[in-house]
Amino acid sequence: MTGNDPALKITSLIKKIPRGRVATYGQIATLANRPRNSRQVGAVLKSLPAGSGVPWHRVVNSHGRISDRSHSASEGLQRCLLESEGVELNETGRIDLNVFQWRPRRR
DNA sequence: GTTATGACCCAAA
DNA sequence: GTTTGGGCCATAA
Repeated sequence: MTGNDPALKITSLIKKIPRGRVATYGQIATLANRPRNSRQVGAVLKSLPAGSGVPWHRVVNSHGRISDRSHSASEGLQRCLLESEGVELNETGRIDLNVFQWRPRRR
């Protein structure tokens, strides 16, 4: 086996995100040993099959805002899922990364 | 094999 | 707060 699939690594990391916590694209990219591949994270998530077991809704951009994603109602869905997991949204519709950002190694 | 697009990030104005 | 420009590389055709 190749053992070097970027998408596999990215999905693997996202699967490790605990409930009630969120991670940024840049963070995932960095953890995947690709500090400049933040774009690919989104590309992989977009191509993710339904039911892949990847909580894509726990992934947000660096501003703590929901991804710009093209056409789709997933935006409202993502917010609903996050709130359902205990993540709180700011008045500006942003997440307080100071509190909800996932912190591996420390938890 | 090539081309085009993109669920991003950063810096500067 | 917004807009513009540059960079990175995987996915799809």
